[in-house]
Amino acid sequence: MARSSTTSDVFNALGDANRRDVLDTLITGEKSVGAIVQRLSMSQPQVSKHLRVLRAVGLVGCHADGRRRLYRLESARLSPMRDWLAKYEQAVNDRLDRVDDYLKELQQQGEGQ
Amino acid sequence: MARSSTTSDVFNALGDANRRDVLDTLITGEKSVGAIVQRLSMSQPQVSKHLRVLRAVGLVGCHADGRRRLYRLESARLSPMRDWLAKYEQAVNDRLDRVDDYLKELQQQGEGQ
DNA sequence: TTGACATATGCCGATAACGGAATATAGAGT
DNA sequence: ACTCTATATTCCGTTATCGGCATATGTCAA
Repeated sequence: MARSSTTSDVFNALGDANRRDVLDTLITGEKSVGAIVQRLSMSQPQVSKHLRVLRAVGLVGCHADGRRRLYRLESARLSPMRDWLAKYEQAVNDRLDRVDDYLKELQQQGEGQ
Repeated sequence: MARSSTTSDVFNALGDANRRDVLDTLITGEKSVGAIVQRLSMSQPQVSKHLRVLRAVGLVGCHADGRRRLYRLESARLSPMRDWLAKYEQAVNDRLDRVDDYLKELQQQGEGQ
């Protein structure tokens, strides 16, 4: 078994820096393919392909506007990453709490003497 | 130019689900390679290779303990992902704020009449 | 030193992914 | 119908990555 495909795993889809750049472009609002091509200096097919992958994992949506297509960010789909990160925050906090408890215990023992 | 290597880009390193699983294993504290192999059902070389990648990007550290090697999580190295995500939270909030301002403006105009 | 255990590394074949170039599709205007 | 323009898709060559297997390295214990 290899890596799950970039079209099915949000993490893998975001493993490519160019794709992150494309997504960053959409932070300020929806944009046409041409607008993205111009901002980043990437070829048009390249941008279209990255958008296709991003759409496959649901990170962007699009709708037609005349002969253009406007892509918009679907920030809700970032939750897998948010949740995954949250596990780590939680874990680190728990471990700090345990250290804290230990220190308090030491302190109480000191007071008892 | 292709993707930046999995040994130099945290995002790409975490694009592999097995590697995320290995990292998850370390949340509760440092562990030997053997312990990880046993928890997940992966081959030993496979785990060692994934740990090598994780070490290359700084997500884990290790120190020798007899004939074993104990790996520990370096959660600080997750900040690239945290920062990147934060941009999106911020952006979404800003856009909501703007909508909010717009609604208030409409409301004031209504009151003026 | 020899042997058992723990981990790392090297080699291999298969597959996925990227970018470039050319081409196809589709809408708008004449 | 023809022609721009905007975007998507296909084909292709190159490279990265993954897992398996075998093997090397290193460490303890007798």
